[in-house]
Amino acid sequence: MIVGVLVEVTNKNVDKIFEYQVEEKDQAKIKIGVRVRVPFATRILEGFVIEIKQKATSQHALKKIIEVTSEDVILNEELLELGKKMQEMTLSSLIYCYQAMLPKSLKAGSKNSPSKKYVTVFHLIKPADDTLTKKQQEVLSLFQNGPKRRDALSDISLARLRLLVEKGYLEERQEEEYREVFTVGQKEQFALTEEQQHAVREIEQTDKSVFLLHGVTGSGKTEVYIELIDHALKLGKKSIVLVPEISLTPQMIRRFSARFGKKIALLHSALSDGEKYDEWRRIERGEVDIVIGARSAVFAPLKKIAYIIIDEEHSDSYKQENNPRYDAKEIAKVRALTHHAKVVMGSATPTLESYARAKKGLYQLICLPHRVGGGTLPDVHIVDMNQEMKTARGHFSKALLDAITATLERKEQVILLLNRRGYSSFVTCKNCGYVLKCPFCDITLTYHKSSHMLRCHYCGYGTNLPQICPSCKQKAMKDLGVGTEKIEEELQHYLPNARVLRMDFDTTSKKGAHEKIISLFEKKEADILLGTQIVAKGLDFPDVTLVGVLNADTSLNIPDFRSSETTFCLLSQVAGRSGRSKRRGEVYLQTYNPKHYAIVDAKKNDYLSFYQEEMRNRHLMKYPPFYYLVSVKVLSKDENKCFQEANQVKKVLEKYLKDTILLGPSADTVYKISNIYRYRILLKYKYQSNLSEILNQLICYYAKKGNVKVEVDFNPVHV
DNA sequence: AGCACGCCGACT
DNA sequence: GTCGGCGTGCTC
Repeated sequence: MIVGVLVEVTNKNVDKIFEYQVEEKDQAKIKIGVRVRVPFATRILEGFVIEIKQKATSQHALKKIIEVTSEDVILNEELLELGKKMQEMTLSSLIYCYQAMLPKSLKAGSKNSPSKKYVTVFHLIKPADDTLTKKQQEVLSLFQNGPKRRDALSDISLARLRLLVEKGYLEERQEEEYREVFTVGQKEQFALTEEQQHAVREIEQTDKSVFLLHGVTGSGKTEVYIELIDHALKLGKKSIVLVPEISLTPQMIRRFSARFGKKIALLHSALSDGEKYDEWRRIERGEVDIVIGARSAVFAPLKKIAYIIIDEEHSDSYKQENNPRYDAKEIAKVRALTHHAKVVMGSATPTLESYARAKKGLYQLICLPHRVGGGTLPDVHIVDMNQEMKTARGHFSKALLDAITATLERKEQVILLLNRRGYSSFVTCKNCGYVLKCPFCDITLTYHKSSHMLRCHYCGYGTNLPQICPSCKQKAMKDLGVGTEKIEEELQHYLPNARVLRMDFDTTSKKGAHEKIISLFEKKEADILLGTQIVAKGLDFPDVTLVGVLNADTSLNIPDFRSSETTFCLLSQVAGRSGRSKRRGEVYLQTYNPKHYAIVDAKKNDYLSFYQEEMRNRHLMKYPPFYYLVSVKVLSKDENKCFQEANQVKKVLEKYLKDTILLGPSADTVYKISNIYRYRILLKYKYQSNLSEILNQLICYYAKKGNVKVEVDFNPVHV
């Protein structure tokens, strides 16, 4: 017997199948997907068996595998096949792709794969009847809701249970014990609205593979997901629900578990390695109907999938930012195809890419335009900070401060958002808010402290920091930097009686801290929740009637072509936090750009208007969804070499890619990371048949050399 | 990725 | 004369 093995060495030049002989004693254990230990050159390594055959294809003298390390099949055939597709999609090494699919403790290298614990469980296999005693019937009635563990039946003697086993009513089994990762929520009754029912029917009856569910905040997308999943379950089919890491909140888990009970597996970063392993095993053994998790849950080893739900599809968390740089949405589509499943992407503010595809008919567009329970959308006020300069107190306009005071007097709650994205790397005029942009790229210039230069990191254009603002001619150019601490101080000063909770990276980095802050606010032990992006996501507080955004436009200045989209999304989302119950909500957006379409359209809650305006810009500047992007990075410890090779790479690309626009090489956003210099070349194309092949060759070429590395990212989320 | 092999400068 | 620098090439 010969096996094809993929060894766990993550270099492009070893990223192929090596053949080994299997001795008689090991042959019974060999299955596709098992892990083996093999001699490799002068070393001993672990690897996956991905082929079994009788004849070797290689001319080499074959070595023998040393042993089978785990007899459990780790990756099934579907996932092995998916890994190959993923390799083509990302140009990463196959072994990285497979590793990305597995929980950490199943990857090679982590030798201490978690020990399995076994527990005694009794199953009902024949219903009680009158031949039994009262007591025996009573015991069997305990099994109405499914099997029971021995330790949950401690007041019944083992002898009594064993007797029922002997009589054929119960079965005693030893089962793997899993760690408990959540508790089941209270059953809640809900009836779908006409609109939701219609959405469910359309998804079920339309013969398309991808659906875009465009629903305003509070329109009840989750109920639609739950209904779809429930219907599929009745036909014996399972589902995956992907959510951004940040919205895997106890609130949302409660809703799913209330409907589906224990047949749910959860995969998220707060679980320990052991817990992740347990969840993965439960899924793999078919003990789970629904998997809820962040990005990597898209690989959950379920069989017979009906739906892959991607909630908040606009979230950038679905794209992995390190090797393998896969996009969970694309992986979902591939899996959906093999399972004849449907992908349902939901968002109040879909990505332009998805919405454009829906308009083209590639995806089926489904709309939920109304809030459930007739909840009205909040009144949104734009506060022009240019006008407010004189009367503002610290970072608060008079209008916002007054609104906060009034809300607190009514004993209602306030959420304040400090939009920190892209902070202090850009320069703005303190007088008029003017921001310097690249004349060639329509991208905010990035300020480099060390050289006092402003640079475009798309094309490399550079200019000195002007002393005088080109717009208002005042000497007020300044780089910005404000933290939540500062805002908290100001609040204490202007509203000394307000109880403020601060939620940002500092206060939530400890495990459970995030939940603690939320529950304090939920219990109304604070009046104001102040935080960064994190306060905008999916939280539902009925007593919040005022949301204030202190600086709505800072995210407009991120040097990224998606900055308007990011801003629109963020503002739409925070606005949706206000007035979730009967009381009408209010939103204040403080900005220096009161006329910007991302802000105006967020105020009007007008996605379509934003979409059209932004599509015009994307078209003009040749960005997605009109062009595809690829970022090619060249990394080296040697600054000169890095620059030279980056130019060399560009020459090669220019030579072989005829219909592709090449920008750069320019210094990467972060020019040096741990002493490794980075240049980037950006590719824009509509169609390029030989692109993957050329890029793959470049990666392989540099992988051999060692001192220079090339990294490729298809459809990067942050440019 | 590792690890060996191989061909040139300053040391007991 | 040798010890060791890291460029190049290979791993079934």
